[in-house]
Amino acid sequence: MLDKHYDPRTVEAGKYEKWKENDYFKGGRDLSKKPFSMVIPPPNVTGKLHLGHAMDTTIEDIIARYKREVGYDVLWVPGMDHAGIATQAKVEAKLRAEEGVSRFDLGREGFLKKAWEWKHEYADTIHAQWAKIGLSVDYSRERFTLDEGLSAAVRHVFVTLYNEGLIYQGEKIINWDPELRTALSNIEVIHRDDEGEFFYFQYDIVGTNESLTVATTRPETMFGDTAVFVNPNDKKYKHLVGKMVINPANGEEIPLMADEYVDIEFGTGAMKCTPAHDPNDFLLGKKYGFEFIKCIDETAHMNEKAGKYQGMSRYECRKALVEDIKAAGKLIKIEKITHSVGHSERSDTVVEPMLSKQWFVRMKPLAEKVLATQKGSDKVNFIPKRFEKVLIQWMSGVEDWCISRQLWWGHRIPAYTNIKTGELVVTEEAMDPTLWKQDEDVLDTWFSSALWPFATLGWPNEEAADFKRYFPTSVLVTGYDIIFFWVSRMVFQSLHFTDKSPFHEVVIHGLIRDAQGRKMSKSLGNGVDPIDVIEKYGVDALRYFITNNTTPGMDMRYIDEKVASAQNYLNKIWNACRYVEGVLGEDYTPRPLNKKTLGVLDAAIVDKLMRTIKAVRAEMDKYHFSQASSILYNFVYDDFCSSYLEMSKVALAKEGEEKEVTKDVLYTVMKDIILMIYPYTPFVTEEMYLSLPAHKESIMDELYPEYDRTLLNKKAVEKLAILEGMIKDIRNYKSTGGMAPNAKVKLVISPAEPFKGYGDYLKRFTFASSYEVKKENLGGSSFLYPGFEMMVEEDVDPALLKEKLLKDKETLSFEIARSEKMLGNPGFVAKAPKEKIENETQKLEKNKALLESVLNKLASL
RNA sequence: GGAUGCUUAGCUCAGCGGGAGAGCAUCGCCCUUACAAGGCGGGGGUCACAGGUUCGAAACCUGUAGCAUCCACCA
Repeated sequence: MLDKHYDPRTVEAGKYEKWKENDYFKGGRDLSKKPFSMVIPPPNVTGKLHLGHAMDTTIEDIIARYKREVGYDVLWVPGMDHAGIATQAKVEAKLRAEEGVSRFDLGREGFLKKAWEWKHEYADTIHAQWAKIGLSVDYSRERFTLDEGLSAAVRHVFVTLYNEGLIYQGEKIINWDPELRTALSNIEVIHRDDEGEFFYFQYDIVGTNESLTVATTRPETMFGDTAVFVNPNDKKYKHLVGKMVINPANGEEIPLMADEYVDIEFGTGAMKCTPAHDPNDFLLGKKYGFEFIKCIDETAHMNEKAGKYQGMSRYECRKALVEDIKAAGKLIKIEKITHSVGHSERSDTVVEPMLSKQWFVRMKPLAEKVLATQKGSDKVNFIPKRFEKVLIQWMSGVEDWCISRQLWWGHRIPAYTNIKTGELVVTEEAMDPTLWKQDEDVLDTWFSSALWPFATLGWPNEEAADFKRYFPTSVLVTGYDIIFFWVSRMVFQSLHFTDKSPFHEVVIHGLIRDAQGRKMSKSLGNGVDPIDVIEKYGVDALRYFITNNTTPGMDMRYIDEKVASAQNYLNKIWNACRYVEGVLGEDYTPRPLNKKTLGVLDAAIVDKLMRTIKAVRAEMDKYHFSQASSILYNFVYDDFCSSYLEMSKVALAKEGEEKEVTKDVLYTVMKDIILMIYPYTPFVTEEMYLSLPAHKESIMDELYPEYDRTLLNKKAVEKLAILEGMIKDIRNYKSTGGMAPNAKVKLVISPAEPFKGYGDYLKRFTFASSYEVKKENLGGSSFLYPGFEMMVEEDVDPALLKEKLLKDKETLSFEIARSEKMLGNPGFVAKAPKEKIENETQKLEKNKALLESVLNKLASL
């Protein structure tokens, strides 16, 4: 027997462990079933999981549990990501704080040992959180992006792409993070509008008295300047092109040149060129064969090229240099501007564009394959559709991917240089370290994540059982913020190496924000820890909240009251179940429903149950979880709890078959409700399920309710609707008349009950002290319904009744007018669907009849 | 400069071609034997604005305004 109050803590205890031990989460338990597979987006081993993870994984868990329930062999692969930069930064910070050492003090090997310790610690935390949330992942298949299998796959991919000419080493302008001291890819740079200054300097022209003005936001890069450019069509400067100008930073002479690239309208129309510290200037430098002069080092300090400014940080240098130029009289003016500045995603420092030798993936051929595939039948389907555009746009304009990182925590690049000859070899084999020196750098974390859906299934061994059975995966769930980082890269790697898209569908969700709609962040301190929420409301309430309040692709706010209301809802179901359980008794044996023995109210609730099953399944299949759960919510609250469950008390008070049938119906409906809510809230539904008679070992042994068309019964539903209408009228009548809801009334019906036992239900729901049926008309003070009337004796206030009749008259007239207008419209009759027209006609007739009796009644009052 | 999304009840949001919905808040009544973490009843919306398509538009199209977000090398 269930306790009176639903207590999440006791309900949740032990269930996860039991499921796990009994292998319910394991894929491949029944190979006769159709496979359905997913991979978890591997969380970073950098810390605790946040609400965003809870949302992402809850959606996946609902899918996994639902698919199992409808009969699939579900494999859901868990795992974690080593998260190169992020983890290394955290480990370094910890070492600094706790031991006062840097990674360089420990050396590569020593540092990696610490990093692995960190990994194990945080993996434990993450495992505990997964358990708490209830994720039904297959632990026997758990992977890590740095494990042996993934590492082998990474090497294989790197070497293959290298041999195909799709990976190359090159010297280009890359985004350099001077704090973490590593290269970054373009998408790891966050562009933000920052306040800055635009400095206008005077450049004297050698051999003339003339000068021109050049504007820059970055004076410190002037030590790397090799030219000044103007537009060849710019009349202001035409006569000066070809002359030398004096760089006011160091007094050096550099040429004034012309190139179409320069925008005449921007700034002064004259632009300084720093080929080693600006991507556009780099291109100009290449075009004109300039020297590439680096004047800023890896820590963003000035080097020897900066002369007396050497050793200053780029900002100190900027300040000092501007002062000096001003003192020399060459500063024209300083303007405030806001301009877009690149920041490192991880360290938030201003990224320094810098010439550097790095490894790159040649993106164009890979991207083209993606674009071609998206036009065919093997395309990846996005839910919602619009996100496909994000992928396509990015792929269309994508630049080569800088994949080398100057870190230690990651997959070391499998490139070796011969110590004697300098020969470069790229190979999967481990080379003799006495002869060959391996590249010091590691790969971008996303390089390994990109292989996740197939490498976790055993690839590159194409004969691996899991790979053969479960690849391509069925669906991927992830946030829109990592379509570039992850989704797109999985797609192109998968297409290149397996010839298939890695998943059929991608379900995109949004971000979870705080109650004010702000992004949750450490600096704002507005983050919500899912574990706190679970402590307070239980994990089922959190899961229900998350999935009932999210629309695919849209951001949502975390609102505490909504989690509370989710818990209330679960408490409601809990109590309904407690009631049903009490009614059934311990010796109840379930019987299948028999259409012939069902009473009118039984048939009506069963009809509604069937429609609910159908609608909920349809929404679940489309991954519209909030739609599905709100359909269910309405059924549970209105149709079951408020209506049928209350009405069942009448039949249960009797003895015999009617009572037994009612028990069967209560059992079936209750069980189906539990089975449908189960994917959302597995813990509480397991508890309720196990309290029902004739249960199996676990709710996970059950199948999803089936829609049975033969159990529909439109007439019963209509009869129920009239009964409910009458109940509502009486309640309303009491309320407006100032009577208490439970005030006693006497009821009379004429000329006959719509079905047997009608009056018992009316009595039960309206606190009637007596009830009778009369053949003759009831006179002035009665309520009217299609085919019969009802009177509340004694307490009736004619004025109130008249008010109600007038209101009825008004609504009916309005409805009739509406119907008549519709049906009188030749366009409607000609073009609307038949069913719609019939419906409308029936309504019109019914309303007309009712209106007539209302008018008669009013006249007789 | 491109692209996308949003604008619906006091608040947070669903709905996205056939009669305006939910949760919370609010007002009134009720400890009725599943549930007071509850029950019953009510109030509250020209669905941003302007055109158009349609028999029919909150929903589709076009434009306008405001607010978000993403992408982009303008020194």
